[in-house]
Amino acid sequence: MPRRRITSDLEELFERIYAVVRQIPPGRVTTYGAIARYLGLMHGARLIGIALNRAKSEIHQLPAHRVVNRLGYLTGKNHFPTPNYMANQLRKEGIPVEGDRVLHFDRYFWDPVKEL
DNA sequence: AAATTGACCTGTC
DNA sequence: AGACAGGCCAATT
Repeated sequence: MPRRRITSDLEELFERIYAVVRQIPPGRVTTYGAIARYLGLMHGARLIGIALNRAKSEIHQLPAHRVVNRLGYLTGKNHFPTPNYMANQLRKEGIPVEGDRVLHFDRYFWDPVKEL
């Protein structure tokens, strides 16, 4: 079981995360797990959340609203300026959101592993 | 300073 | 097929 740890150069890892997030095309979404896999962190999905959480207090302007969990739920909505911000942004890009969930998630899913 | 929490996911039972 | 356990690790308490 290749369990890879990247305890050193964490900042660099964050940068790589941000780089991926920045490349998510408008109108598409991806997941924490997909990003983690793409970076070789098989069980590191949580770390992505940590990185994004950090990013919001930095100057990084990231389309963080395009990152949802693997079921298409907007689990991060509470960390935005307002609880509706995330859903609003997505709708603005043409992604249907009902409640806390992206409809037809598989249709909008953008997987960095395949697409990058 | 130790323990808990959390923007999560994938095995295994 | 549904529940559980284990892994990741920074931030917060």
